[in-house]
Amino acid sequence: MKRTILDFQYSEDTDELAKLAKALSHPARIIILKHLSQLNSCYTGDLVDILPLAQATVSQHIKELKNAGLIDGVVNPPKVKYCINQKKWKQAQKLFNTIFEQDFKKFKCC
Amino acid sequence: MKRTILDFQYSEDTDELAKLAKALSHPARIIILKHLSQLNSCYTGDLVDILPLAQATVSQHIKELKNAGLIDGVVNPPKVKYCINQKKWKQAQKLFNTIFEQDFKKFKCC
DNA sequence: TAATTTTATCGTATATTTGCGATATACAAT
DNA sequence: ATTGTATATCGCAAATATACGATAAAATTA
Repeated sequence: MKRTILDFQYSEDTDELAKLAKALSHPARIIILKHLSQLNSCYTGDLVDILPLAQATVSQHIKELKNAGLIDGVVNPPKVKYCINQKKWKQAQKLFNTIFEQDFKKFKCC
Repeated sequence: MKRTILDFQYSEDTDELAKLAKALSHPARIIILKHLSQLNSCYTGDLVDILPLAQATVSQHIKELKNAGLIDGVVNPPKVKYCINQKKWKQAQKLFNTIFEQDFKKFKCC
């Protein structure tokens, strides 16, 4: 069966890396991750305080990081405490390394 | 002068990391980068061959990687040879490390 | 000069992302 | 029961991303 454009699939690693990169592709989400990686955990309100965005918007960015699997939330009504998902974090480290471990010591470029 | 949402600015590093992540946020662009990091350099047509996308679309993805500074192109009519920009590559390695170097050995999460 | 090769760009359609105000939810405190 | 607090979700508008066919550009070859 001939491979056509329609049935093409990217590898799982490629797709996963792209998804993780997309999760990191907004400055607000970078700040959230950095904050969580330094403070261990925090509430939505803390993130609203340090970001130049409305509460609804921050909540949406949090949701995207959750969907990417990078963070977990624990409900503690009316608050919600977030922290980094260590398993996904390690997978992300590994996947980004598969790209950036290259050094080009022995290559000349154009 | 009070800081409002309107005059807020993300740090340069945060903005740059977000831009680099956005450049990596599509599987086709990941494949292009991996290919270039393994083959040293290649032509647009080689990338069109290995991607499930029309030539115009591949050209667009290449353009985004160029805009992010991650690759350079050398015109060799009618061909164009691309390769990774080593300086930007190193900056990307460094910026992604500022996030992922964290290990959480001493933290408990939620 | 005409045809060929390779790539970029234009125009356009569709989908996704970003942002916010308003509202809903869920529990605690009064 | 009502009020207050913290957060998520809805609905919408604007901007951006994705994809492709058609076309343009730029040199090489016939």
